[in-house]
Amino acid sequence: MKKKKTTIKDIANVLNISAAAVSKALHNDSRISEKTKENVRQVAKKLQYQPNHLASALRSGKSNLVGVIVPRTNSNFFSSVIQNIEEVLNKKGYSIIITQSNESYDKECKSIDTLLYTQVDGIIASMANETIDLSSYEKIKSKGIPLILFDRGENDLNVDYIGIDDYNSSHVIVEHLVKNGCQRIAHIGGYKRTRIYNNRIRGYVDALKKYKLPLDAELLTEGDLTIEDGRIKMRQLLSLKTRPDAVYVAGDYAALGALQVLKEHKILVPEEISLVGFGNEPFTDMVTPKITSVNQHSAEIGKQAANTFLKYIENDTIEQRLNKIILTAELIVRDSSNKKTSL
Amino acid sequence: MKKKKTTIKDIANVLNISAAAVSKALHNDSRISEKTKENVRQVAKKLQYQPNHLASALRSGKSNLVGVIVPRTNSNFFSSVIQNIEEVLNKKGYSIIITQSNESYDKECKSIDTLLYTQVDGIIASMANETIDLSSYEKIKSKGIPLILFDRGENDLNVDYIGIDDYNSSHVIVEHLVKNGCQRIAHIGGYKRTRIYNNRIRGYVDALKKYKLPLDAELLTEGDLTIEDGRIKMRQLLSLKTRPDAVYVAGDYAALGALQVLKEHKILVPEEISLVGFGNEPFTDMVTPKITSVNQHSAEIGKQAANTFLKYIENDTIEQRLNKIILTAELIVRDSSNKKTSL
DNA sequence: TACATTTGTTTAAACGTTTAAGCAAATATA
DNA sequence: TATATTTGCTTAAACGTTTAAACAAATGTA
Repeated sequence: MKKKKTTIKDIANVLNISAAAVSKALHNDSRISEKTKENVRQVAKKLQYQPNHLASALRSGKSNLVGVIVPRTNSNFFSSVIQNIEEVLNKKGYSIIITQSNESYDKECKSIDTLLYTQVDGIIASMANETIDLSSYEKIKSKGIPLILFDRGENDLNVDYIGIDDYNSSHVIVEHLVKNGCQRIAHIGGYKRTRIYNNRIRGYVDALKKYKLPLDAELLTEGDLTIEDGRIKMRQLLSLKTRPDAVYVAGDYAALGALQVLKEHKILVPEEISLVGFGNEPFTDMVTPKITSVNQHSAEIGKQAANTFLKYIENDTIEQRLNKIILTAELIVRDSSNKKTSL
Repeated sequence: MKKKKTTIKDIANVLNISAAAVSKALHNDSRISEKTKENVRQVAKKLQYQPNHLASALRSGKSNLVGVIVPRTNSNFFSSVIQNIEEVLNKKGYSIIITQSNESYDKECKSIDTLLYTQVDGIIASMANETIDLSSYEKIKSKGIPLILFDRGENDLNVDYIGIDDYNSSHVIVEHLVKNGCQRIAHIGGYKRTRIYNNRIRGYVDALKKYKLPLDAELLTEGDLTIEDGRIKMRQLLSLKTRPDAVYVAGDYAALGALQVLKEHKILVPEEISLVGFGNEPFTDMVTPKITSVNQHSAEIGKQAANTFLKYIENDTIEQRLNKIILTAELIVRDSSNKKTSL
């Protein structure tokens, strides 16, 4: 037995006024008398009236919903970004719909379809690792709703992007390792096709050149940066005839896997091999030794992304162009790379 | 310049048929000829037609959207539950909307309002720590849409619940500690007002009685189980005149905080003090020593929650009653409590 | 007093679908 | 051949809002 939901008409009937008057009263229209407004509010409360979003969004062409697409939510980075997006948007009357791509291109396409289908007013997204074909994202643009990318972006889409300076971060990391006496620095990288990982790789390569360090092909790997990937790549590095004395891993999870392998092999970190991760996930501060990592300013990224969306809504502009907001990342030096203070 | 979105009418105009025919063709109605269907599909693709969810949901009274409310997404437990809910529901044509309460009662109420406003077909939720007043949840019930609770539930709502046997889990933990020779077992618990934490506390107390162990008020504490809470409570325990020889923490994050303090005090784990957490968060397996914990079967909980929702939809039943699915939790013994194999 | 403006409301159309009911043409059944 | 059934579509109403337009009554202005 379905319970009947209260509509604007029910309120109108009780008060013997038109549905339009009720609608206006609820929206505090200046042409409705204070008395009627008060009556409407009272009856609405008594009947437990809940506006029907479907109807109002359909009529007004605005859903007040913003879609957020992330590769996954169970990383501190993404969940912090989401939390900040939500905080900013809620204040302006928007709610967010979170979807996870699970790093899968197919799932991402489905998420986009679901969001468009739900008639969101905008989409804020970080792309899946797998994603190369951008047609799905082009579809968003072709619908004329604002698209804002963060962290994992793509220049070719010509939309707003908020992220950190990956290229430069690699420089900072390499510089830090060099200052700590490292000479043979390996890089466990992400897939080059993902822009941010490509930038970290380029930064690594160029920084090595700058410090006149050996650029050895066997010291540079690509992968999906899961814990398991980190373990595999670390084992590979350990099996080299000349081992590296430092490993810069492009993601914290993989860095953790690498650390596990190092510990299993009873290799002292940082004395024998220094380790640096990326992302500043909370666990980098929990393990022994604590892992040096890069703070990606998740909160700031979330806020900027939300504000960028709002900018489009407020200005009613729809023309989007490549517009990058690049934040400087911050190296958090911890035990795993700090030879002076460790032990 | 807003781009015009393609509607069913645009397709109808191109083919010189009625909008109704197009709608039926798209739904593969048996009364529409194969030829027309094919035409419709082609034109739809050419015009990049995307159905308008608002309109169809409004008309049909079904949004095919399910709301999921969790305290936070950045824990492995919740994100795994979500992932499994999504997997099951997607197959049946439902999408999910994830909202976080951030453990705040206010935020939870707002989330519920947003979801009801969005006209979701059902809500799957785990309650915030703060939540005592259930009126917000009663509102969901009063709208006649299925409500399914998991992990953090509440009997008084008389709805379906999926969770683990917290009371019994405490027994299993205490038993394990006793077998490892512990005599003075402390419990860093969650707030008693939250049912699951209350059950863990009751289980702890009853298990102590069963094994004729001292039930000392100073060994039992309540808190929000954050890392910081774990640190504070552990320091308190260490300052007692007779320290415990084992600490059972009702959450992994607090267990981690406790471990940090133990290490800072150079106390050997498990030799001097054994430690057990709850939740089997991935980091329990990453830190040194690895923390013994309880696997909460997140995947199974997610699947069961989704299937419970589907049951209501398929049977078109709306009458809900208290119906608990209780899974047996699994103790994962690791170094932090295993005196025999550690070192 | 006559006209203009403001106030408070109603009417009706619209948003993009779905769907019950209707109907003509084609096909089957007797 | 007459009637029943099936096929393939159309018409029109409905879902719950919002909003432009209209309008009567009240108030202001000359």
